[in-house]
Amino acid sequence: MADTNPFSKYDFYFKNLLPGQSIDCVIIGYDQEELQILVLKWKGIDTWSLPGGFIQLDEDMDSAAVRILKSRTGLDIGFLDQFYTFGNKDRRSKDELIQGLKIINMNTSLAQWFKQRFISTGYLSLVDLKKCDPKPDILSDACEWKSIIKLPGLIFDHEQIVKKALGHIRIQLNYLPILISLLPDKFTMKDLQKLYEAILQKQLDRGNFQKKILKSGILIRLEKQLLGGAHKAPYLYKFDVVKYEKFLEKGTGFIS
Amino acid sequence: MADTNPFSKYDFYFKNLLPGQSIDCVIIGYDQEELQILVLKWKGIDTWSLPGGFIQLDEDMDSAAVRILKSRTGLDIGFLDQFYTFGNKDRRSKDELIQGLKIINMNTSLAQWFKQRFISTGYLSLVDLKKCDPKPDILSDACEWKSIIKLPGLIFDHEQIVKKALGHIRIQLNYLPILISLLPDKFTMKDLQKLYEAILQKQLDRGNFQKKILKSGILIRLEKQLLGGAHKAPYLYKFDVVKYEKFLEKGTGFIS
DNA sequence: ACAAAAGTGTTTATAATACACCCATGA
DNA sequence: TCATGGGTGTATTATAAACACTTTTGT
Repeated sequence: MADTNPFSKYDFYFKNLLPGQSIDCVIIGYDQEELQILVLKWKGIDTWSLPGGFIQLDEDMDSAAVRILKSRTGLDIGFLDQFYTFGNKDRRSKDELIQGLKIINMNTSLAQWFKQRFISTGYLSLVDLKKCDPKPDILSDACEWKSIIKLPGLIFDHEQIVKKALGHIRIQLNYLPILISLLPDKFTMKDLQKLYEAILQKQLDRGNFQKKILKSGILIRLEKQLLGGAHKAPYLYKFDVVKYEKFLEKGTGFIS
Repeated sequence: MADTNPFSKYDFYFKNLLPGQSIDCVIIGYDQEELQILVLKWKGIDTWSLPGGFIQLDEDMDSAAVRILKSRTGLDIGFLDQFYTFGNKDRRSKDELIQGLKIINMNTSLAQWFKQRFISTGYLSLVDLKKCDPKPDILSDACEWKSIIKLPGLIFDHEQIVKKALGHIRIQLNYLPILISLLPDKFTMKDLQKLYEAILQKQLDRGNFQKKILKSGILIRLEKQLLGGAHKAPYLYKFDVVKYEKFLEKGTGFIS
């Protein structure tokens, strides 16, 4: 008799995973002057979640996060940082879980897998979304960027995970210019400022911002941008990796 | 036939735990002008480890951390904060594990339990060590405070966990005066300054420190200390909880 | 010529730093 | 009365904030 369950081919894969432990990734990009988050739509229903995955029996947790990031975005690595572990016993609502799993034949061992209690570790990734090629996973039929200011409702505690990730960015921001990884290789000062404003949710003074960034020495000024509007052409900048390393050693603050 | 294994009475208890997931606590106190860490000595051998434990099937991870803290120190709660999750596959060295477990009859299910791969979440706790009553757990025969500057070698990746915890304190320190939880209810300004210096590993200017702390308004000045040396008696201070709450809302920095 | 955006400069306010001064106390 | 540690004050420097001035460019 033919196996009609589309998931049973994954059974072997799931036997090779650490039970009870998952990873959720908050993958953040920047477009249209707003932060964008990569989210998945579950198959068949209007339920959205963060990209996630599990840890193989012989795999470091960090390696699993890198693998999951790559499988959703195609990216080898950008900024990836563990920020918190979520361990409430009821964090995965039973009702939402059953609704989400109705697409799956409930008799499979796969459904049993998903009905476990999971403790989930959150990883924050900042990426240049133009370099990403979003791909859904086996439970989802869409993988899309959504603006952080009009994010759809997320399953389980995933909204809380996003909130914690955003708090983590803001703290890190005072120490590291991590936002560079959200921008393309060349960018204008205005691009960088708008990005900081999107993160900090407040306006920054243009002149002071420019001076502070330039004084830090982490940017290299390039040629002026050719295409332009009816105004003075802005310089393009790129990131000075060597200066940045030195900057880190000092451990001083940055923009607040 | 009598059961001669002293651990078999715990078998039921271990069946009630989430597999693969552990908690390690970095419990920090302050004495002799140095930070002190609570560590356990394994039964029968000269191996030291952080206090740790596991999560019950129906228990939130944070609750488990509170329970573990209480069972080692007797304290209901002070400052307790999750700081990182350690998930390397080889984080618990096989050799060290076997040596540590030789006290246990290897045929017991308990030994099997400990031989799993564990992902461990670290919790940082800051306590007034004079209020603690350290108690060993079932695997250890001593539970002691050790100065951070002459800590014994620790098992597994526990030294790395301590290092990460100390980094976490230093970052938090810029935002919150969390160190108050390390001191007794009443303390002098010098006590507080010495504590900050122990954490930050650098000297602070006495006058400026005093002004900065007083300006923040989180301390209430009490009567002068009676017992003293051949000099002006210092004021005692206590923590102003109400002002502290307001201080938190502003989210501004503190001492650096 | 003008509006718009970019780059730079100036002024003011605030905070950090270094250190000086005086006070209280017990030997 | 003198050494010691405690509390406060002051001058200096560094940083942040507000905003003004000038330049470039397409229309």
